[in-house]
Amino acid sequence: MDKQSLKNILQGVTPILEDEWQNFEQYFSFRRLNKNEILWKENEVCNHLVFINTGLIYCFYNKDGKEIVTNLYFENSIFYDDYSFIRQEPCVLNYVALEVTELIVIPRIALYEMFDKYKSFERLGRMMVERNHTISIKEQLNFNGNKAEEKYLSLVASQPGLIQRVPLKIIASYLNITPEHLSRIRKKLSVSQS
Amino acid sequence: MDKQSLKNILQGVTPILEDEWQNFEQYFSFRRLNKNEILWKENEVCNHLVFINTGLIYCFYNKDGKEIVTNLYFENSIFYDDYSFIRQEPCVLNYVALEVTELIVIPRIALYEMFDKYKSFERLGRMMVERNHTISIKEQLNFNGNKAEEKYLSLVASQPGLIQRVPLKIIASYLNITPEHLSRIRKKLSVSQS
DNA sequence: TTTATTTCTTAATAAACATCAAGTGGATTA
DNA sequence: TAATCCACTTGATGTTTATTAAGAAATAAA
Repeated sequence: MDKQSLKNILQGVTPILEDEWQNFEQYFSFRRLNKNEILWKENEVCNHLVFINTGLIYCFYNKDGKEIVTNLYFENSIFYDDYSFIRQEPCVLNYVALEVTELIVIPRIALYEMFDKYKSFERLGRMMVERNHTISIKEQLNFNGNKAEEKYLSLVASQPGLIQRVPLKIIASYLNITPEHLSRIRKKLSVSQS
Repeated sequence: MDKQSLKNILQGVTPILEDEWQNFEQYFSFRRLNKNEILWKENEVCNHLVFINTGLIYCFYNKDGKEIVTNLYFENSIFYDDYSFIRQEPCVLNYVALEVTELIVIPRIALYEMFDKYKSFERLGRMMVERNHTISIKEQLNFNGNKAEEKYLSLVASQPGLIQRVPLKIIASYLNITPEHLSRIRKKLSVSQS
């Protein structure tokens, strides 16, 4: 299992000493999800952070019997359920693998021990949240005030593998439109291209 | 000027020692904005954090000549331009006072010095970002997948003073609808109530 | 106070998007 | 192989929301 890519990402945020890393690594476990396998379910409290080595996870909540997709996580993503992990309240969201997915799993407790033990990790913790936060703010800005077609184009541009790997209905829900409408948008775009 | 409310908020997140606080206070300055006065403009890099003692600030960006409102900050809010402050890139957003507004202003540099000097402040920094992030995530969830009327009701419920203090067109833009449409929603709601 | 100016409302029309219903094609299973 | 299922497409129709334009009501300026 490839711990190195995780290390690289963290190093890119702030430096980590070798003994800190070795200490941290002890807490890792690994998990392989099949297609459509559930990672976390709503109403659970999220007590783990994961790193996606390979694969793809989406998350959604239920609104009047419909699944509303709120996020997509590709390989090299580090994430948890932000609200539940930080506030220790039950998840609203469900997390499901769209492909066979390989994960590094790190217990929340382990992370907080690292924060206590090393100032550098406390900083890493801050900077990782800052990073997540700015990314999510930017995504919001790209969506806000735009029509469905613009949102779709902006999403496709930011995630090249998206169309091949994510079913239309998941993308549609993520964009807050119906599958039928997205299908028509695609048709319109393909016509205007040729 | 009331530094105590700021202190209370921070203490609510994680404990601060008296000498840490006194050190921190040295960096404070104070600013009073008139109605419609600009706090920060787009293309500037945001190098300050502010605390709103009294008043109200909104922010927006320009899209095809229209102002698109993305945030509202009421008294007791602590904020900066997330993207610009953290990544030190130019702001996309403009920040303007909707009322006479009194602020505590803290330079970014000062904050980062506090982070270096005190582990407790590094933690405070992390927890403040976590707090901001979870709040923004929750707001997104309240909006996502909802029609304009539901979004309006959810917003009004979360901010009681809103209707009296924020002009309709600002609220409409924040909800991503036209002022005309919000006006009709209000009419419909007032009719169905009586 | 009177005049501007802005904010809000209302109506008619148009665009964006949803819903319902049916059909196609590919993949999975019996 | 046929039957079943699922993802996607297409069309007809309805709802939501935007646009344009005009007028009323509130605010600010003269």
